[in-house]
Amino acid sequence: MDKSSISKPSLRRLPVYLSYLKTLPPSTRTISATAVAAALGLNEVQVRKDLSAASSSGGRPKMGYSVEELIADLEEFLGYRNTKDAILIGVGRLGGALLSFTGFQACGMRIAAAFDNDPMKIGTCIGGVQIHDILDFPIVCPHMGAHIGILTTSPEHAQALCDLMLEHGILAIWNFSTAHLEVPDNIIVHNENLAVSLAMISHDLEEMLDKEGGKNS
Amino acid sequence: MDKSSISKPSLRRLPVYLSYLKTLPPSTRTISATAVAAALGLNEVQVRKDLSAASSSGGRPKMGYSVEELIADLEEFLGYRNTKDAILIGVGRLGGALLSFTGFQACGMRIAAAFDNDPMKIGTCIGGVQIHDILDFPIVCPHMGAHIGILTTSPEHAQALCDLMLEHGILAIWNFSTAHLEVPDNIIVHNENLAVSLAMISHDLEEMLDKEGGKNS
DNA sequence: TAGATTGTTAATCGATTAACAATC
DNA sequence: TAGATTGTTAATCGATTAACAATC
Repeated sequence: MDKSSISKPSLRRLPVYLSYLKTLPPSTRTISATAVAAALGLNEVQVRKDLSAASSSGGRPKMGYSVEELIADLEEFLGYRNTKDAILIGVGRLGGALLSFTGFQACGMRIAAAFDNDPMKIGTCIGGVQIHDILDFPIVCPHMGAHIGILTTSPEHAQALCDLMLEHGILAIWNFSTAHLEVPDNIIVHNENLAVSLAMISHDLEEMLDKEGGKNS
Repeated sequence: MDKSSISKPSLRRLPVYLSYLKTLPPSTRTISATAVAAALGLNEVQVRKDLSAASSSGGRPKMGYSVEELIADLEEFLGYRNTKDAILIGVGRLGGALLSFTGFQACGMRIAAAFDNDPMKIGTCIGGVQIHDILDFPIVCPHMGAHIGILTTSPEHAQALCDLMLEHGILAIWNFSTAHLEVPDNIIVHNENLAVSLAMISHDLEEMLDKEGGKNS
């Protein structure tokens, strides 16, 4: 139950377990770590360690875990049950997609306001979120009580807008721009870098094609 | 230069180095691993190891690395210089954002075609990419010579559409849906799960707020 | 009881970091 | 030459996996 002691790789897997558990038919009352591991292609001891770190209820020998309890424990542990307010800067295509994405609610995040500098967008709503003039940020943001700032702008403006957010109460930046952000020690930055993901895929693909090619020669 | 021997964490950092190097003013001819490490908040030995794994040219004592050569080597290693064709299924907000994202080109990926089942979208273009009827997938896809399939649909249809892609020559799936995909051993799946990222942020944030709270009591 | 399953303790594996020799 | 910097070899650290005892 000590949330700070969980390892980073372990924490990454918890939402995966949660979404898998939610796909199970409601008739499935209990599930074993063995079954979860097999379904997701993971080591079963790893699954058990992960679950025991996140779940207070624990499982029972021979029976496994109560699916309902496990879902509740994971949601609780991951903080899905208390709402975290966020603001978003940069309502381009990606920003717009995030604003209209309904899945964040299930994770306990609500985007309270969005900001842009395009007069065509200012004053309109996407996904129920109002788009404000970025110039009004210092006035509007503090009212939102938001700690998370979602940055979906071009890399050129990323650092300046990051600084602006930090000046007005934002503590964690979810950075969708490719820019590297310079922040004080106590500020959280999470980079969502599509180029990194793409590099992983290309690399694996190239390796696979090389291997296949090698086979035939 | 042996691309298969690089570690996964190391590979993840390469695109970060690359984008940092590209932000440097053109007057910067050389740069030391020490400087890169300091700028990105990494260990300098780690940076040196990463660079020596990816760069054939290497650096020179006292001088550092040639920025130009390093950029070229990284682009070469990451496969940014040979075009990889991809197709995309599911032209919702996110799919549309990816179609209009111009940054993929710099990474050597081109989205050759998109597919959806919405008659309003079929026949139109986004970001220069034509949107086809998903029913035509078996006819259209093989002509594209694409190995990468980008999946931006709702989780319910993800597995079926994944299977469809694999039947028509796709070897790597970039999965933006929350569904866990079941695929044969030789197929690459890369999951882009926003819930995972959000969980990391909420967790770090909660930990930080707890710590701050503890200080004051 | 026997067997499936849990949770923990120990062993292995891989990545990071530290120490050091080489070089311009 | 002296010092900054590279690249490598050795030590540390953390995560995964294997072995095992506990339990329903």
